Amino acid sequence: MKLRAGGHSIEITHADKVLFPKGKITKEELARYYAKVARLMIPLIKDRPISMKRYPKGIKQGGFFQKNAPETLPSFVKTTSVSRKEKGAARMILCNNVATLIWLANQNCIAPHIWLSRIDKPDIPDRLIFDLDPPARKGISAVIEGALILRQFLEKELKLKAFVNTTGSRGVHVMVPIKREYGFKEVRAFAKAAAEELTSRHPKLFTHEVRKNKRGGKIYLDIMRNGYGQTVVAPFAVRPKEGAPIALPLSWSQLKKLSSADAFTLRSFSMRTNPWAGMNRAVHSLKPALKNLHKM
DNA sequence: GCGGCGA
DNA sequence: TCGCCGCAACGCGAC
DNA sequence: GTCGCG
Ligand SMILES: [Mn+2]
Ligand SMILES: [Mn+2]
Repeated sequence: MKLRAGGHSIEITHADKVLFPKGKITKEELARYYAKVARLMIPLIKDRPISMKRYPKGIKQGGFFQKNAPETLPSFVKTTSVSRKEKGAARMILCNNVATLIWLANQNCIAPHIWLSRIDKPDIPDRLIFDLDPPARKGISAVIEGALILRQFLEKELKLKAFVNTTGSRGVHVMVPIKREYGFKEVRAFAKAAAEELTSRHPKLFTHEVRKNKRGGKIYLDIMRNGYGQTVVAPFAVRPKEGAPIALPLSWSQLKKLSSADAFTLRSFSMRTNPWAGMNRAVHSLKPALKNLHKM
């Protein structure tokens, strides 16, 4: 079958192939979901290199990350050349239009992952992420509490603006749009200092220990995604888990009412206003934040 | 999903 | 002509 | 240098 979108017709092969056994969610349903969310999703992922997390045989069989763009692509799929530093260059896909998003679904790309920088300044991130990873047996309420504390800290004390999304797994992501004036190393150092300050204030809630067996049942404040060439799951992406949970942007008041981190799915999603719509205009400089953080 | 490669 | 295979990579800190 | 981590 074919899907028509953005002035293109995209072939969906094996449309009835079941990618998510529970609930028999097919490739066609995945493609239609992405067609539906494209208007909200594209502005948030435009001009960022993507890695594809693909599952040609469904989520029960393993999947793989694909970073390099295939040699031959439809003309509507845009690509960019990125430096791999010492190891030359690589061509990567940009998901800049709805047709590309649907084409990715046909490639069995369940979850696009994006860079935290844009192609015109790949070394300079315009987003900073805090990844809140709770231990296996910790309720959602602690994660919500942690995210709200982090938000309060970022916005009230560091004068930044914070956005939150579910991950479709157990934790949440807190995303901070930043002015493009520092490289990844400096931004990560800032994130680390912030994570350490929060851990010292709330030692029973947070940890920044990389080692799992040293986390003591606390929420891991993971800042290591803030690096060159690192990726994070795209907002609105579907996760390769039974039920097809999605990484859904929420308002802070929606977060307070969240019942579980995988509460929203490809099927339960309904069109609404985008809580992240203002992200691209909510950019703040890290400069005053750095100054304030240093005084603590 | 698809190209490459060894049989 | 087939079946099989690969399809990312980075940085930090602990050892 | 290698391993755990995501
Ligand atoms: Mn996480
Ligand atoms: Mn993490």
